Amino acid sequence: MGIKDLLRFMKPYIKPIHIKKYAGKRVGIDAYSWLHKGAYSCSMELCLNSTSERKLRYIDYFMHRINLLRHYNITPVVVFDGGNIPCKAATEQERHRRREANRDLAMAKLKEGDARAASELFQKAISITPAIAHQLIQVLRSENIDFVVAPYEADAQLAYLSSLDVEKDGIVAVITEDSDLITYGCKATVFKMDRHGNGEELVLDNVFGSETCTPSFRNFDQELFIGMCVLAGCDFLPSIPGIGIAKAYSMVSKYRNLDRVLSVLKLEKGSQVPEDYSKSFREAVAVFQHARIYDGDAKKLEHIKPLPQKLLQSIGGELNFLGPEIPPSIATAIAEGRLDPVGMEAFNVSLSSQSPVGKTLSRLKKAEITVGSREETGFMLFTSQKTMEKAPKEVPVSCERSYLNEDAALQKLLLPLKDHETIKVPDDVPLQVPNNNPFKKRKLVEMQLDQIQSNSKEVLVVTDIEKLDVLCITPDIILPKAPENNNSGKRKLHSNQLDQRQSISKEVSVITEVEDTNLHVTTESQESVNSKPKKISKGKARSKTEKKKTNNCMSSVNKSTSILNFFPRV
DNA sequence: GGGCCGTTTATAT
DNA sequence: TAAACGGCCC
Repeated sequence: MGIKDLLRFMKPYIKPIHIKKYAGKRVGIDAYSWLHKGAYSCSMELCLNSTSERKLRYIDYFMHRINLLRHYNITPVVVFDGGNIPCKAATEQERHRRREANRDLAMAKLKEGDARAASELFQKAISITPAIAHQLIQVLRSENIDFVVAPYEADAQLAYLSSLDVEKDGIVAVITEDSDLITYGCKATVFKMDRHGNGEELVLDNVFGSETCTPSFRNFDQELFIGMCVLAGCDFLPSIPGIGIAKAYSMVSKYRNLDRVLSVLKLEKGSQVPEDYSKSFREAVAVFQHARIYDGDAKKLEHIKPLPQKLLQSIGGELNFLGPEIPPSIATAIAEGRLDPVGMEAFNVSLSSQSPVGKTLSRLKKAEITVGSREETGFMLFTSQKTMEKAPKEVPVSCERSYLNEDAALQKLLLPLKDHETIKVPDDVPLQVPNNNPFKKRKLVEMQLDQIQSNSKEVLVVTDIEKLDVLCITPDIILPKAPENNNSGKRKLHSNQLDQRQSISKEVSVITEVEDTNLHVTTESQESVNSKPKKISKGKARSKTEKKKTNNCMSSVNKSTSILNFFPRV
């Protein structure tokens, strides 16, 4: 990942630091790098879609580091990757292929009973899916941590944030493992940050400003630097054989002009230079200069640096290599973590792509626990079990996303149920495109749910009365009744309870009370539900903040929040 | 000798 | 995934 050997090459500019240096400042985090590291501790569980608690250990890992930053009074801003840009498709496909191969090998070893070999292979098979990222997003939301999902590359988004002033919610540095950040022009980048906050920092001004340090970049500008990086080989374009970072540097510093470097290269390397190398090279350079990013102020897509008219003309106005344009409403939904940037579907909590075939009800526990509350939209929909029984499919790398039908995507956002596979949504349910008024959105969903309810007996509606969040799930999914006289401690599902609950699967359950980590569930007849769910008085008085915490309740989160205590906020 | 390239190893707990 | 190491070529 990133630019081949760039970090090694830039070593003279990289200095050890401790992140407390950034106390009182906003610091960006490349979510992918911590997600990937965190996933090592539970790679098998993630690959096998295990139902165990272990599967969520990557969240503990991530939150531990977030809390380390907060301990030093640093404001973390977590940035997630969005969709893939076309010129990265080859790289992504190759990674995908290797992961699949490793997963198959791991499964084979597992069958043989060689657990150690299997887990080693699973580690090479981990893929950070949008669903995994979304699990974390829900925790970040509940912890009030700033985050944004980039339309495409997180690196570009982070570099953009680093270019903003502090008053405009800019960041002063980025924590990552990816050398691309330097190429994108990030002002200060911290690599290899460990659990104590020690890391290695590169400050871009030192690179272009140093009089003495070698290799010298005094006569470089950002374009030349990017050119050097692309020549050395990046995710968007492999290098020409025989050209590494050192050759790239010496050529660029000798000719000081990328066109001249290209012609010299063709002269020297002849047939080793692919036919379309110049074009691909120009595009790769343009991605680093003008990548699409999300402008949180304007709430729409922008370029990290505006495209000069000259460049627009030279590439014939064809900008699809930067990834397709995305309309503002969709871009915002993606940025705010409400829409899967790859699958272009609303995130339907943890059920969608993670549920294994023939899952147990305890899976639901986790799913329902991670629901939390949706502050902005005030509602959340579950998909049905039938959808989830399908094997989770990896979304293939696609270069041809179309956003022509913005309405359709927004409708998906509102109602992420696949009607033919799940509950019977009558054809004549009017699906209007909502505006951005969350209240109207809620109204619309309630309307849809009413329709669904009256047309299908198999629908189970769960209402959290306190927040008026409406959850819609199928009758196969039964919420566990909390053990009585047990208001403290972690809620655990007991298999016998599950069986009992399963046997009354045709009944309709209404959550009437959420208390601590226990869900109190009552069952009622269809008629009484259709009339109106009734409110049950609270067992004990709780403060508003406590209630809020409870509504966000998720065992994993509770676990994560407990880690907060390791690093009390200064 | 410098630098490219393929292979090995640690990653987390 | 990327850093580190060692072999090999120009």
